[in-house]
Amino acid sequence: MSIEHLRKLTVISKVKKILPNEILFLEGDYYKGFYVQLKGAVKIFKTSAEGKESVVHLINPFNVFADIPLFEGNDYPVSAQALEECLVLFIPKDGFINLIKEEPEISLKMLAGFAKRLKALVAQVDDLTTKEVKNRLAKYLLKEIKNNKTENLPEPFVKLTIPKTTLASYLGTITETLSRTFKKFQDNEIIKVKGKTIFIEDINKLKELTRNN
Amino acid sequence: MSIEHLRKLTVISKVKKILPNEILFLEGDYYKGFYVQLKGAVKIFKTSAEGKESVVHLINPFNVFADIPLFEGNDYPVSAQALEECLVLFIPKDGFINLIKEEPEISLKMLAGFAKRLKALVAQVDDLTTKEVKNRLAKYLLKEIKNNKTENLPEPFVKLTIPKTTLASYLGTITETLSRTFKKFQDNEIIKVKGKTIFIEDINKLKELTRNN
DNA sequence: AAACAAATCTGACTTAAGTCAAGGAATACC
DNA sequence: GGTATTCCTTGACTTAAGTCAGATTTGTTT
Repeated sequence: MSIEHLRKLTVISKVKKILPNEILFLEGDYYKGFYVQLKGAVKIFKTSAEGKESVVHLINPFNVFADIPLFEGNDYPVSAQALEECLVLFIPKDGFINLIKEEPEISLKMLAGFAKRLKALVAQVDDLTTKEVKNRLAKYLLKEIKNNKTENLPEPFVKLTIPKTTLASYLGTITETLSRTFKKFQDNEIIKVKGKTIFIEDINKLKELTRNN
Repeated sequence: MSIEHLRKLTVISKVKKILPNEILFLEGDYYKGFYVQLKGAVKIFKTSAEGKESVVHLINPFNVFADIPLFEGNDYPVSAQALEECLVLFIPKDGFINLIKEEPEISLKMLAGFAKRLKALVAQVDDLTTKEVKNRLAKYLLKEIKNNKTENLPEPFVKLTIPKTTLASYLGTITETLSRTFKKFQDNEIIKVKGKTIFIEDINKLKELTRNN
């Protein structure tokens, strides 16, 4: 974004500090605006009639979220809860709609963002239908070590900042199955789990798992 | 869209007739432009290393497809094949990008379209992780009778224009399982299958299945 | 540090759905 | 109109992953 756009965005937006476990919004709440994640992690989830939740996104710094209802619907279609202390930028709907009309170029940026996410979601649907939990976990771990830049260390590692229950739901499974998959990976000397930290012993075996079976 | 916009769109676009089973584009092909479906059905799919395909979308008339790479990437990220004889509107990338710069309002329409699809995909991810095949099939049948306006007939019905294999993949399963689910529905007197036509005997039971279990 | 609560792990069992294999429709093609 | 494909169904079996229940670890609070 250009300096000029950013300046205008700053005027209408507001930085907020979010406490661990704080709810940002619930499914069905009246839509007020969207967020840019600055620090910490947020889970985006849906709750079923029986109260079970399924995590559809995990938001990391510099991700934008809850921007879909800007253009579709009046309510939040999902819920959002902080997994740790977070810093977010809140952009109110009305202010942003005005801004986008003044500066049509911003909508091109948004289209690019939407397109990227659509692509990611299509890939996620494909993964869920064709791959098993071990494949999805392998993919997740590889993505994480890429994010935290430990990829090229002799022993890359992932520090989980989220509960394993949440990770399980995000991977489309339950904690028991996730726990067993972690164990299988350890038995096969692919990883070593020390509490919340996962050391990757054999990155090639992980990569192998992301290919097919 | 305004008349003016439609006129400009007509100038750059082209109506094409597509034969049954004709490939519109393959995953990895250089991106040329996107489509608006006018008549017939198209499947959008991904092919795995082993050659198995998973159907990620079924395109019906007036759906837009393959518009994501306009803003993200240079290649088609999926493949598209006609399931029957189709009529499509093809809009080349370059012409459309120019049009959008001339008429920024078009990008707002696109944002709305993207938002709608993002929402649908998030719901699909939720469905795939929390629901079973019977629930997803029930949902599909209900959507179809809503589309074909037989919803309020004494006996609503669905005429499949697509092979059951394709439907199975779209529902995230395989033909055998789909076949068995159809049978279960018949045993429970929810539907009656006559070849390619499915008569809905008990729409309430179907609706019940879309709720939870 | 004790005591509680929450998160995680483990085992035994069940089940939805996939695989493999074979037989029947339906449709397309000479 | 007959033969060949492709599509669909069915049965027997396997397996990944879910359920339930209990144990253990970890983290929090006082």
